[in-house]
Amino acid sequence: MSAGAVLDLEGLNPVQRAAVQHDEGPLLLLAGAGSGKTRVVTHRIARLLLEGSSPDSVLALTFTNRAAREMRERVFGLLGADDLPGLTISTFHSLGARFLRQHATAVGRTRAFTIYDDDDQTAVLREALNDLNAGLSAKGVRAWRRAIDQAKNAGLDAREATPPSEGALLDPAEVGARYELLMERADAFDFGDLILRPAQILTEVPSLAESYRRRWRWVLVDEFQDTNRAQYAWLRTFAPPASNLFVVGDDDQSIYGWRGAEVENILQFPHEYPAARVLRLEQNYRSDGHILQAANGVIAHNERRLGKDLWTERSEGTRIELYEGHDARGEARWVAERIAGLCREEGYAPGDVAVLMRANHLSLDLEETLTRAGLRYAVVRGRSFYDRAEVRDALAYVRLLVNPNDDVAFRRALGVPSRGVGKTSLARLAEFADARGESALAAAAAALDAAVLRGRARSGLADFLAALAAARAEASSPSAQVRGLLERVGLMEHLAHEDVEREAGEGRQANVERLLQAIESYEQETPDASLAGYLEQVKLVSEVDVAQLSGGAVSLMTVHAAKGLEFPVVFVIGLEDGVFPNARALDDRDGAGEEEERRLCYVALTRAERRLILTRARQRRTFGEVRHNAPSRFLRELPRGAVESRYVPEPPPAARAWQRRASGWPREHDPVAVAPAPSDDELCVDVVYDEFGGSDGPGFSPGMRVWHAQLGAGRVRKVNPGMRPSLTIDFDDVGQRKVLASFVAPYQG
DNA sequence: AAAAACTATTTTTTT
DNA sequence: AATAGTTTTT
Repeated sequence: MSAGAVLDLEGLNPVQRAAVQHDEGPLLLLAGAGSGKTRVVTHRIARLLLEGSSPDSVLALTFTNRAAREMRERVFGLLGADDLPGLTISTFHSLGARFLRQHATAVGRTRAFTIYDDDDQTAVLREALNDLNAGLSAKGVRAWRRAIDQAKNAGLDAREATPPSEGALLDPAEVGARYELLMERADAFDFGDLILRPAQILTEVPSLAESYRRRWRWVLVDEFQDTNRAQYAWLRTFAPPASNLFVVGDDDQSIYGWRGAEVENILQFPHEYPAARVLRLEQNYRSDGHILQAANGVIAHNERRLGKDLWTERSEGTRIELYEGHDARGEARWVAERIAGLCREEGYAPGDVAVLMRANHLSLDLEETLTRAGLRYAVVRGRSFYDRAEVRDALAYVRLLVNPNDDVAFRRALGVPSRGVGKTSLARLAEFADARGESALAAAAAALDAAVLRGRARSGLADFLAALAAARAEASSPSAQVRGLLERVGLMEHLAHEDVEREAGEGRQANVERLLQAIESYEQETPDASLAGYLEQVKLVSEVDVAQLSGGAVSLMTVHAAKGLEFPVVFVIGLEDGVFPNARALDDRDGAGEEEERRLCYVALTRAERRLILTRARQRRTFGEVRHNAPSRFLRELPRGAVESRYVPEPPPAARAWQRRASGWPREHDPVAVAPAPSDDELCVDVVYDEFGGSDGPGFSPGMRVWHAQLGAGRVRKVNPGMRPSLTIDFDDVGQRKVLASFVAPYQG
């Protein structure tokens, strides 16, 4: 290491410094949000290297590629280095993929194996289930996919999966075996394999584990609360209790339980690693006082936690703002205006602002209003681009170039553009290939000889094979090879044709062109560029990882995607029961669901530095149906002192009804009378609490007998709370109707 | 076998 | 509301 660099530890607090300077033996660092844990990890790595440890001996594992990249850059910055060959800072999955490329043959794969994502996995499983004569509904197949995924996350084999209720009659051993056979034939690994297989290999070959153990003298794991059992098992093979394992985490920020993350890993760490030293970072350097109070207040409602309270030396700052829109559009309109106002009047820039939400689709209305308001925004979505049908089609061709046994890609590519090879021909081909124990493409030439197919199907397949062979023979750069193949098979032409037909299309051809350009720029940026390398990047690196945040645009993203980030101004939208907390998550895992949703809310709130603004809509369209959601229960948990004492809810859209009438629209649903907007005086903090922290309706509950003056007697099916609560009632005479609760009275008899 | 018509399902979060 | 998947028609 360059002897010149000196690490400055003066800027660190005593606990941070202790963690950086911790010597040998395991250490658990419980680091609250904004407590400077990345600083600690990067300083520690820098310190180790400065004191003479070889970069080879350091392994840092993160959860996302974004975190890995940030960590790497900060270490380089501290050391004034451009590169540190041998230093491994990587995600679990990237490391797993790298490991498996080296040991592929031990598990029946080649070095060129393909990584299958959820959709690919589902396609394989559909095949597997069909082969077992157990054709299931799409839902059933997906349920099995989840079951296998969960098994692998828990460190089990696919054969040990717990059958989902949709396909409970099937034997998991059979399903799992068939699935794994097809995966092996396709030379593919799923995401779970990237963790599970390395763990299995290292467990079976202790000498190999030993060599890694010797190499990685210093192992650091970030976001330890999000590791699953398989990751933990893998970790233990090369970082056993006696090693220098340094884990950092926060049980309050565990938000991946649905993916198999085990908070237990962090809770049990002191027992599993008895020699472990435990340090806590509780001083927050990110958020103003009110924001921190709000976050602490909400998370305090969780019972299963180690318990910690963040504190700050910062001033209390501005109180948290609340807004209630009439519907999602009203909410969006206000948010856009508020962002514009903060930029105009308080010196914030759009790039300082993030809008966080529970689910991706909640951004739709906002995107529209932001555009209209002339505010630049960037939606940080998981992997939207690569999920487009046409991009996946094009990628299928790329995949076949890299791995000819990739059966999922084969089926996909063969079908687009259509070549006269339909369902029946495909089934025949699959049967033929299966009998030979080969992948479809490997058996295709023989199938042509054996005249398995006739007529158009036969010539279509022959053309397809010829195009692939020609592309392979082409000795050009990877991107040129792909371009050539796509031209040869007429995909571009096909898409151009489709674009014309669809008129209002978003340019499918243009999207594939973008893909080709992405491959080209990958080629230019990467030293040993290969299509295989590109594909791995596509699978493992999401848009979230590469998003240029604060590039001057408002960031729109899910709370999950926002983890680890911070912004001067944070909006959290859609704070309604059923949305955030998400209804499905709530009945998950007996009660654990609500606590995880609350942790998610905690993560959202703690992203904010200076301003925190929470919004909800009284009604929202979901699945094409208007729903009146109660305010999020988390709003009720905000400490009053931290919340702005006044808020002005959006008045009901009386104006719109009037306009409709004026323009001659039918007036069937015009409200007869509309409540006036409440005056400011009515909106002191107590009202905020009643309205926001919402009543659950005026004493009605499902099952209750009620009376309506016009419609007669009935039974309450559903209570729809809100500003003007309504009830869905099964009337004895007229069937199900939705009526305002104020017109209904409880009724005996 | 392909296109058109119909239907069921979705929006929970992601490596 | 939009779409992916399924069935029917050509």
